[in-house]
This record gives sequence, C-alpha cells and structure tokens, in this order.
Amino acid sequence: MITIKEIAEIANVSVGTVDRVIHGRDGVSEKTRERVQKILEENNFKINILARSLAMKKKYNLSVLIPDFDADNLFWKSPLLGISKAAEEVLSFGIEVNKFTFNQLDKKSYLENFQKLIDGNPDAVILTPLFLNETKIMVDLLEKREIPYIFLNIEMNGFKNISFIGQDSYKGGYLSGKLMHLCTGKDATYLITDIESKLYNNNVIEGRIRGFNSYFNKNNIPFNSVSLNFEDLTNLELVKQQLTAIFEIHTNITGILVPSSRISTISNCIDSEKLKNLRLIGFDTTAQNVAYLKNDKITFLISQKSFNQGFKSVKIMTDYLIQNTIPQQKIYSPLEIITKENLEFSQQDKWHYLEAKNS
Amino acid sequence: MITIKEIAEIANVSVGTVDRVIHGRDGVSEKTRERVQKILEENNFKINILARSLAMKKKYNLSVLIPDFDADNLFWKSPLLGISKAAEEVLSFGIEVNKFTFNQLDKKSYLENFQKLIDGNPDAVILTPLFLNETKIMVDLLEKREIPYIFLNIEMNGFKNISFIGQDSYKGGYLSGKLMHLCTGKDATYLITDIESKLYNNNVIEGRIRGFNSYFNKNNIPFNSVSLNFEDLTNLELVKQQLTAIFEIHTNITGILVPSSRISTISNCIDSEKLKNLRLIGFDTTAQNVAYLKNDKITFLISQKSFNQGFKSVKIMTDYLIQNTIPQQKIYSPLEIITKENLEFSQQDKWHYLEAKNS
DNA sequence: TCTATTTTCGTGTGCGCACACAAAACTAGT
DNA sequence: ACTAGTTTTGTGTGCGCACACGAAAATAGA
Repeated sequence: MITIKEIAEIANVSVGTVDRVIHGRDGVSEKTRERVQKILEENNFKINILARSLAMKKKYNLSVLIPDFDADNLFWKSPLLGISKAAEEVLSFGIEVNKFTFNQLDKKSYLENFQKLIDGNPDAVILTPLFLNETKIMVDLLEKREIPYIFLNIEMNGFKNISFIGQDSYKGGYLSGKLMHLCTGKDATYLITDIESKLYNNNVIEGRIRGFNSYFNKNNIPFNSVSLNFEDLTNLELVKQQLTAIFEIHTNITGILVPSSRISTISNCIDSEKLKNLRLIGFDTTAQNVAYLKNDKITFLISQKSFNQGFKSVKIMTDYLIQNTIPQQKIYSPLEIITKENLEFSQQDKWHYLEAKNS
Repeated sequence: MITIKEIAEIANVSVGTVDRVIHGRDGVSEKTRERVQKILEENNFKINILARSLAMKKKYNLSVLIPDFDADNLFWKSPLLGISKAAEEVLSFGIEVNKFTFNQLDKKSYLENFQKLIDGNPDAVILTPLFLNETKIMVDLLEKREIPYIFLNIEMNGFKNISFIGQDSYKGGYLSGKLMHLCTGKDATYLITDIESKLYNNNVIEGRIRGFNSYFNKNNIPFNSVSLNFEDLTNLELVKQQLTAIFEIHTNITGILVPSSRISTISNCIDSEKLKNLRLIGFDTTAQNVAYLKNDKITFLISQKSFNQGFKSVKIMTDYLIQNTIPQQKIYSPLEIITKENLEFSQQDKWHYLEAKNS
C-alpha cells in the first residue's frame, strides 16, 4: 500500500500538496494538481482508513430513536441488538451511539424521547418513524439543523432521509402468497388477520396484505379469502372465540396469513387438532414465533433480519459521517424464508453476538 | 474512549507500564500490575484497534487456494468475489490477500498451485480441500511450518484447521426434502440426480441426498424415488435422452432434486410442457440457475451464500492474525430458500460490491 | 524596481498505540 | 558502602494521515 509520503516523493512535492489534491482542497496550481492526480491513479493509491480516522479527532454523536420491547412483544429487541453490536465496532472510529427508546403505542413518548435525543446535540440520527405527523415535526427540526437521518424499519416517503433500511412489505406479502399457494391445494380459502387498532401508521401490514392478494391476482390463481380483525391481542379468550366463530362459518379454510409479528399469538389460540390441517404463514423470528415454528405450529416465517437492519443502519451512517459515502436511498432487507429446518442457520450473526456478550 | 496515556496518569505510571499490563508482558511488579489492571477495568478500557493496527507495522500474507470458474460452471465465482471484497477491507490492517486458483477436475493443478502459494511464504492460508489425499500432504506442510489454515466450502474432518466455513450439506438436503414435500402431493415420486464422476471427493452431494431422504424417513412420510446418474453434463443431447427415458418409465414423477449447482442444466434438458407439472429444487444461485428461477423453470434454490463464505473466511482469518481471536470450529452458512419472489433481495452485499466495482 | 497582495507550497504537531532502548530502583555480594 | 547484576519503570520514535501555520513564489499595483 503506497503512502502519501511516497506519492509526494515521486511527484517531487510535499505531503501537504498531495493531501490537498486527494481531498480536492484549493490552493494547488492546476498543473501540479494534474500531475499529482495522475501519479495517484497510476499507483492505485488508496487512503489508509485507519490512519485517517486516527488523525481526525472529531467525535460524532450518533443517536437512535427506536421503539422499546417487552415480554409481550419482542419484535424491537432484535434491531436494538444489531445497533449495539455495530456501536461497539464503530467506537474506534470516534462514533458514539446513544440509544433512546419509546413506547410504540404512545405518541407522546415518541415526541418526548426525541426531545431528549435532540437535547444531546446529535451529529446524525437513526429513527423508526412510527407516527406520521410527529415524524414531520421531528424531521423539520433535523433538517433545520442539517442533521442527517436514516429511517429504520418503517418506510415513509416524501422525506429527505439519506436512506431507508427495512423490508419491502409489498414484496414480503407477495412472497407469502407464493408460499401459501405452493403448500395448499387448489381453490383454497385463506384467513387473513389484521389489527383493528389504528394507533399508529401501519403501512407495513397493509402492504403485506396487498402483496399477498397480488400474487394470486397477477398469476390468475383463483382463491378465496376471509378477513378477521382483532381489537386486542392480549385478550386470548376473545381471540379464541373469534377464531372459532370464523372456522365454523368457513369450514374450508386451509391457510392463515398473519401479516405482523404476532402469528404465535394466533397459533396459540387454535386447537392443535385443527392446526394440523392448516398452513400458517407469518413474519419475523421473534422468540415466541421461533418456538411455535419448532413445534410445527407455524409453517413459514418470513424474516426481515431485523438484527442486520439495526447493524447496517449504524454502519451506513458511520460511513456517511466518516467518509461521506452516500448510501442507496432504499436498502431492502432480504426476505428470508424460515422453516423449522433452516432456522438454526439463520440469525447466526445475532447469536454469535449474544454468545460473545455473555461470556 | 479512555486512552493508555490517561490510564497511565491515573495509575501514576508511564504508558510503557500500562502497555506491559495490557499485553501481559513481564517486567512489571505484581503490585503495580494489579493496580493498573484494576484501573483498566474500572474505566472499561478498550484498546483503539485503529491505532494498534497502525503502530504494528507487521504485514501479513494471507493466501487463498480455491477452484477456478468458467462459463460452464460459475459456482466458484461467488466466493472469489467475497474474498476480493474482504481483501479490500483488510488492506489497511496490513493484510495482503493473494489468490491462487486451480482446475477443480485436476489434482495436479491443485498441488501445483499450492506449491506456488507456499513459495510465497504465507502467514495464513484459506483453502478449499477438494481432494483428500493431496490435502493431507498440503496440511502436513502447513502444520510443520505452523501456518494456520481455514477450510472453505468443503468440510473435511480430522484436521487442525482453525475453522470450517461452509454449508451443512445434510441439513441442506433435509430442507430440500421439506420443501419438496410441501409443494407436491401425497405418495409422490421424486427423481434424484447424481454425477457419476468420482473425480473429486464429493461428500457435499452425498450429504444432501442423505438429508433429503432423512426428511421423509424421520417424519414417516411415504415417498418413492428414482436415481439417475449422469456421466457428463456437457453433452446435453445425452442428458435429454436419459431424462426422456426415465420419464417414460416413471410417469408419476412430480419433483426433481438436483443436489449440486447444476440444476439449470437439467431443467434445460426438459421440455417446457413437461416442466409445468414438475417441481425442481436445486442448490446455489449461480447466474444460470437464477435465470431459470426467473423463468419459472426452477421452483426453489437453496443458497449457501457463498459470497459471504468467501468474505467471512478472510475476515475471520484477519481477526485471528491481528487480534488472535479464536473462531468457532465450524461456521455454517445460512440455508437460504430462494424463489423467484425473493431473489432480488438476496445477495445484496454481492450486488452492491459489483456495482461499486464497475463504477 | 520595489512593495503589497494573492496564490502556491512546505513544515510541524498530534491522533493512540507498539516497541526498542535508556534510566532508575532494587538486590546481592564483597 | 560500594560495585555488579537484576528487576522495574520511563522515554522516544514512528506508523499514515489531517490540518494549522508559516514560507516561498507568483502576481499586481505603484
């Protein structure tokens, strides 16, 4: 690896001049600039990123706003872990990651924790834009202060976020349609669940349902579907009642799509005998979902690798801050198809991280 | 992040002493060692890996031996790309990656290129142990010279490789059984292909077939299977003849398993009309396989993310050399289920790398 | 031709660490 | 108490780069 000093010797100038050429700073005559540029290219000069980060003593405050998780809904644990892992790795680069969490059912909590975050004077922000109007307020402030921000997991258009990292909900739903079709017979009837609560903006669930239907329509495959809205997934008795009622009316249901991470709850409310003749497809490998998959109570899970989403968001913002690398506007996570059989090999990065932490 | 200098000030010693404590070098009295150690822990001291790599001017030669690829068999292109990407990233850490390729059908080429590799005096080696006896010779030499080595993609037991990075063939086959079962009817008949040529040690294919059968046996699912051995996959006419013959005898075949990366070749030799009533499951997302998947001529591909395997092997060896991090003995790649619908989201890392390279 | 200004270029210092070497503080032997 | 040897500790330099500052060269104005 050739160094700046060596380039300088070849070009018969000082390291300062080479430095100016590399960074496009002014104060160099056009003649020498061209000469040095040529020598840089000829020698395939690549900057030593270690030395660079070391010399730039600037420290960055990268702040993250993400929903909290609890025993009932573990979904947000995974991205948070990914963020923590990335935080360790970028520490040497002068990036300090500050995490702020909020209650995903509470707009006030969202705003309050953003306030805390902004009080810390972040240099960059990663956030999960769960509520539309509140996000607008927050983004206004960020843009006024020229703080770059990334949207994590929830896609929202019309903003100047430097990137979005998450799943393509529509395509995820489309894939679930394909899988459902593959593992059920002809002219099947499917049950599609939804959540009544419009507490927060949920284009994720809506996109998945749209994608599911599209699969059948675009491929001209006849099918029937029944929708079922739940108001409250914590009241299991009620859920059971609703399901039983539906099964009595529609005796020919062969598959259930749960377009959220709550499929284990639904599966839990269906009697084991009934379950044997049903295909259940859901999303996200939360601890509960994984347990049900292992017990054959769920057929497929489509995972968005949210651990990696969290990890990536930090890494990408780091590259943006340190090297000014402009990321892709939308970075879609893989749509991982998880079954009982390949479960153990997914999420390896996550498990390794957890192991290392606990040892 | 607290620095050695700061620790030294707190402990009222010099940086040299702190350095000795951190690295466990001798020449420190027990008293001060304990004191400094305590202060290090209290302040949660983490070494700045950037400064460390910069100061350690040691350069490493990391050499890789891997089969070459050609237009007919692109499989090995992917790990090679992953290796190249990682090579760029670790350059700043003083790791120079030297790649050596060999003809996968030729034991002599394997040995010859290993000789070239070893002549370069590598500090560490990553290799694909395609031939058993030749590998033994090579490994003997490596161990005599105390050169650490990793096995990539091909699993071979009984050696002192610091790690194996690749797929669990058996479980891959097991998964293919599950998928096949899900998308075909009851009492189905499956065609399982194999390659006659025993040129090289191929426990990969054997493991997959074993896994496929196990799925049905372990779950007590009745099924029939027909095996078909090909001698030469380059003679397409012959392959077509063999397939036609099989289909005439076994009219009830509903699924085909190709336990190698050559499923597109098989699919290519089956008439489109016939194909419509068949489920084809194969392995690896080579360019050809991907094309066939897109045209609905393949149902599922199980990918081992060989790009990532190559990438990881270099990263893991780097960590071993620089920080002496001992890796896991076996690092199994995820068994990714790829369909037409989620194809575009897989292999993102690889595409991004290729894009960046071509711009 | 001689200053004043602007443009162009070179030098020095420090980032946090590793490591060679020098210096001090002990220890033992006389 | 003094030397020689041993253990313990401190100091200096360089890794490759960024950046502030100052020096030199070029240009302009009189």
